Amino acid sequence: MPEDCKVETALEILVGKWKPIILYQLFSQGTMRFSELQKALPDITKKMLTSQLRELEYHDIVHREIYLQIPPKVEYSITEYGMRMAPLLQAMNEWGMSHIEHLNELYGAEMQAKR
Amino acid sequence: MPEDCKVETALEILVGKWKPIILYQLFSQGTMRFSELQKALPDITKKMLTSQLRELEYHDIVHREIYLQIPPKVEYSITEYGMRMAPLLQAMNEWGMSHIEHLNELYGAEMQAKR
DNA sequence: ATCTAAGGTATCTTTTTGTATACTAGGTTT
DNA sequence: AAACCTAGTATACAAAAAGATACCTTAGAT
Repeated sequence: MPEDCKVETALEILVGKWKPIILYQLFSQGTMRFSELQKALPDITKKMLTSQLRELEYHDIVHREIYLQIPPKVEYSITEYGMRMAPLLQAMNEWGMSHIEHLNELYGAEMQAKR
Repeated sequence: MPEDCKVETALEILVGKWKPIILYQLFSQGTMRFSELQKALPDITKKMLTSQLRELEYHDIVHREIYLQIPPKVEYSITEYGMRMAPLLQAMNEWGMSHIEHLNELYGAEMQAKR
């Protein structure tokens, strides 16, 4: 029965134009400040960065640590629970890489993946 | 390096409001006609069903078989290549189910997953 | 007095997604 | 002759997501 299909739940937390790269950064760098994330993702606006981080925080994937200082300091990191997502992300990453190859075989190497 | 992160490629083919359920149907039912898919997904419009199927077809996940009859008959099925996605979909499904549980523990069982 | 730093909000506009409704084709049924 | 069937397409519209830009806070340095 379709109600048992929870693929969408996984998608829900991953979808959003920037979430995968944000997670990639946090997984590989460990703890990062807001401004460090901004530097790593030059094209993201503060608004987007904030909203994506808040969604990830809601889902207990990302932890937000606020230091009461001036100027402000806020650090983001993957939660312990979030770490459990690593194998899934890796599986998706691997599938993604092989799919790009597959598309190249089908349509030629000059083409980019598109929908 | 972020360019090596291909999670988004996997997302690309799964994103679209109806793709996961369409795939679920085709994986579990095998071959289905356009109208059967419509019956299984009562709230989808023809336009959406068509566009989602075409995207999946482009990615070589779904095969479209046209019978030159009147009234028309078109059958959809998962390609052999598409079958290779099954483990990933299952992994996502399982993660999704456990994540719903986790959210329930955090926020209480009455709440739905949200972003 | 003014400027800077850091981590945001508030507003507004644009782009992307999704929905609603009507229409098509040619043969079959009423 | 009119209506129905299937698998769509065309057009118009609404809603959601993303982007651009301006503004806020507060302590210390200039």
